[in-house]
Amino acid sequence: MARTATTAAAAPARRAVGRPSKGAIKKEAIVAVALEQIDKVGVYAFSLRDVARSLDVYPATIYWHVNSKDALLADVAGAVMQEVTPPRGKSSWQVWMRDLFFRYRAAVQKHPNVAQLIGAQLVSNSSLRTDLIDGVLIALLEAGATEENLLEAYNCVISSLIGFMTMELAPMPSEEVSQWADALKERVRSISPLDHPTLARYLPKLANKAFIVRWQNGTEVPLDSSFSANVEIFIAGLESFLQKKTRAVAASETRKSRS
Amino acid sequence: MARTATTAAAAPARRAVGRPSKGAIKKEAIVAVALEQIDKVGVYAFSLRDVARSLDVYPATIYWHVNSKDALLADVAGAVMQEVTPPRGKSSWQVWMRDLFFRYRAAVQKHPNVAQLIGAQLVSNSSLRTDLIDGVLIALLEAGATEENLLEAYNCVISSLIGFMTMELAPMPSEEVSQWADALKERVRSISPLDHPTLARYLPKLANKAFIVRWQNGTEVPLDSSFSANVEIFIAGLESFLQKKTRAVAASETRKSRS
DNA sequence: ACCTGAACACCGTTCAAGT
DNA sequence: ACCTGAACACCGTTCAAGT
Repeated sequence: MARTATTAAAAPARRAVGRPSKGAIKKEAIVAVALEQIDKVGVYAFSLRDVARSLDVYPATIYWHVNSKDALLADVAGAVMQEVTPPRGKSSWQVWMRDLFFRYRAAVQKHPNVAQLIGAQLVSNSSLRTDLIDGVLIALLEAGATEENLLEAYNCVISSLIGFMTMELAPMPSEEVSQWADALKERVRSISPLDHPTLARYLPKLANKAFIVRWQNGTEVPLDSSFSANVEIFIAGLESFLQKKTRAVAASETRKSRS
Repeated sequence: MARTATTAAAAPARRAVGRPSKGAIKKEAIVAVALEQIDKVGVYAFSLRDVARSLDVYPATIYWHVNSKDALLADVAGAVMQEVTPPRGKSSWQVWMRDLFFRYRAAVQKHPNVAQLIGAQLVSNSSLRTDLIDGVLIALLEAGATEENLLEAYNCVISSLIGFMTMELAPMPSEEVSQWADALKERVRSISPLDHPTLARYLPKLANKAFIVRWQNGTEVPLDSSFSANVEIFIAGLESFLQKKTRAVAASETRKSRS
């Protein structure tokens, strides 16, 4: 039953080094290997037993270092989130926020399969990147957010930040992508101009570049211009939103929320 | 083993009518049961074998009606997406779009666990709701979109529409939520006012109501005001985005946003 | 056309026991 | 403190065979 693994020869060699530093190292190593695996096979096919195999240990060993598969996934997401928060600079809040969006995109483009982890499963988890939250709040206050609308504005920043990339990098239906792509292409071509004149006219322009009518995701067909548009739309909308609330007070101009 | 199902009485009765439509019926039943299961246990714990058990058939039976687990999940997502697209009315594009957003929210609030399915896994799949795409395109053209920016605007609509709800209804780390919640609460309280004065001041206002710093999701603590803000921010931002491109043409404009 | 029965190759997680 | 070895209770999927 337990056939000696083909990779079994490599592991004892590494163990022969005899480092005592294993404890601290191991946790990081597990997260690193997990990230590697997720990059390779996706979060869906990812398994704890695979990372155990990669490290030449028994599956149970993983459980000494990590509480559960979910906890490990949370750590992986946290690792990718590192360094996305831009440093506080002298720049305007708009510049800082644009920077934030593009940094997040760059980070998650390096590990596309982690995007769905961050977006759909554990946005609100352990890592609790205080620097990110702090930075967003500072930017929003600078933008004129008040006690009444800070919460709403913050939530909109986070969802805009993460929402687009979650969708851009959402995995396509795994198996038989090519045949599925052909079917979708066919459906795109067979839209009746009588029933849907607008659709029939513009769908060719959207094909494989727009959500719902694409057969490759952002790793193969990046949606650069749409992402930029999203950033600009959000910032412009945010300006409008924050000014609307303070419009009544704007005459007296008592807005000095200095901390 | 194969106990006669409680619902088994209904099915043969329908077959006795002599319809060849049994195939079509079963497929719908499978999707219905799958949706039920996902509502109950979540998409993570959802299993094909469970739906087989619910229908009192062997697991292999499911595979006669559906190609794979993924395909079934796609059908479930499609079922929830039904009827979110507002009918074309005489109203302005802003009103139609607001309606679209709130209809989507209502639909997905009825089946919160499906939100992550739609958002992160198979947005661009089989169902291909032509009415949704058509409606969005018509609204955008009415809003002044051109051949140059229609694609970008469309993608931003879809990602804004789906992104927020994906995050609002993202499942919390399953096990031991209460103890995990306490840990998060503790961390929220222990923010150093010296290192992060802004954070320390405003975090209590965000606690359990904001992404990343909440311990209950949208099913328990709905983010109503934040969602509304998101809709208004997006529409305002979209107006700005579309007008920017046509500003050269718009010497005479009357931007009174009637609702 | 539709379903059974059984098998295959996996999972995550737990736990005594070793060192 | 860290890991082994084995077990438990599951999975999704395939496939011959039945009716």
